[in-house]
Amino acid sequence: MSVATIKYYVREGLLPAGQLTSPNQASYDESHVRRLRLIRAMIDVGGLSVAAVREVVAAVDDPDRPLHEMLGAAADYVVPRYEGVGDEPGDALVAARVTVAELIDRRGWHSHPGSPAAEALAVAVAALENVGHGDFPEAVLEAYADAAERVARVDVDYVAKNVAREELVASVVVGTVIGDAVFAALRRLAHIEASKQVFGLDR
Amino acid sequence: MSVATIKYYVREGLLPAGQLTSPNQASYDESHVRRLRLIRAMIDVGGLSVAAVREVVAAVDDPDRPLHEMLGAAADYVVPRYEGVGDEPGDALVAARVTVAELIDRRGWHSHPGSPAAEALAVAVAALENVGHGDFPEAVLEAYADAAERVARVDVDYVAKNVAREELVASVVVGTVIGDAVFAALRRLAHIEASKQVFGLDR
DNA sequence: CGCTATCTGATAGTTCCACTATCTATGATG
DNA sequence: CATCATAGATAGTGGAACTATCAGATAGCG
Repeated sequence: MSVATIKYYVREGLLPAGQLTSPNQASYDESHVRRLRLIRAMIDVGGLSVAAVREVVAAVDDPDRPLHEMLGAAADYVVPRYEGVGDEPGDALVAARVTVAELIDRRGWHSHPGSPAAEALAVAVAALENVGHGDFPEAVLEAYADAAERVARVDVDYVAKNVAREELVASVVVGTVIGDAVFAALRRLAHIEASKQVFGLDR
Repeated sequence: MSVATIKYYVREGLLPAGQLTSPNQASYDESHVRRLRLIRAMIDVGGLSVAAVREVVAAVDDPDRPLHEMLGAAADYVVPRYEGVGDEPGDALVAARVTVAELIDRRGWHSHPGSPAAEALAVAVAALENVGHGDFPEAVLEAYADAAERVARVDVDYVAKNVAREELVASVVVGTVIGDAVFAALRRLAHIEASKQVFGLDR
């Protein structure tokens, strides 16, 4: 990383400035390096924008944020918008919201629909519908939810091992953002395997 | 979507041009609208770049691509690069590749390490290591892999229902790209639930 | 038939983002 | 003490994804 880039991150509020020891000399310590690694992981692996990382580190640095907000902070900024194509102004999205609300209810989850995560799910489901896969939810959503619950449980257990709050918060962020990347890659590997079993070698 | 944007997609090779009926008139049919929905879903929900979408539709349109390459095409272009921070030129990455190779071996998966998916996983694991979560793999990787296998199985079963090759290929792409978004959102919802159970309401 | 609104294809511009380069003042270092 | 490096500030660069403008042509209306 170039010095110029680091200064850019300082300007953007991702990284605290070094301790000034003289007008042209500042000292940086291990915490700066750690933060820098976190930033790079978020940007490179998690695919977050600089603006998103700023929100996340603001949450990490604020000792008053409740944990559930932390859990949100990382993920809420990866989520994109989706508009649909053509004249259906959002019929699919409206329907998808209902599907999601039903799922949340059926699972006994306590997040109220309308939360960023629920909305993100609705957006993705609506996109599937618009693309001709309206049967996706009934076909696989439950299995997905099962797997997600499983993954979430080990995530939270893993995270809970870090007692110090600062550690906890950082691992939550890392787990949320990079965990997505880990799972996506694993899913790909498993796809290859499963398709080999179902379809054989060719086709 | 503006006309200008659609023309831009045509220029970029994401969308076939309309059938020219006169020098200043072209006709577009349902297939163009379908393709357009697919493009928007990839870009907005899947987070793919225009260049990545071009690769994907090239694969979709080529009847000679084997299915396993299709499975790759969509996912391989979502994957980012990761360099690490500072002087460790890639120790973590080297170690992560070994971890991943062992996992693949242990699972009896047939994808050779070095495949894009395996490399993506290694990159993500290396990022975790660099950020101070080197214990993540042993703590949760197996559970992740279990969940990924489960998800992949229902994915492939779902996809296999589409007999026509064109349909099959499109659903593979959709399932890969948008499925990631669906699962990520579900994981977030499940996180909220699990953390409520483990940590209680506050902290 | 004439006129104007609309469409096509081509080209050039715009906006945003993530950096990167340059500049000045100042202090570190051999 | 001469040179080199660094802080901070500001301006510039390059790429990505559009977006606006223009010329040529014609569809459709009166």
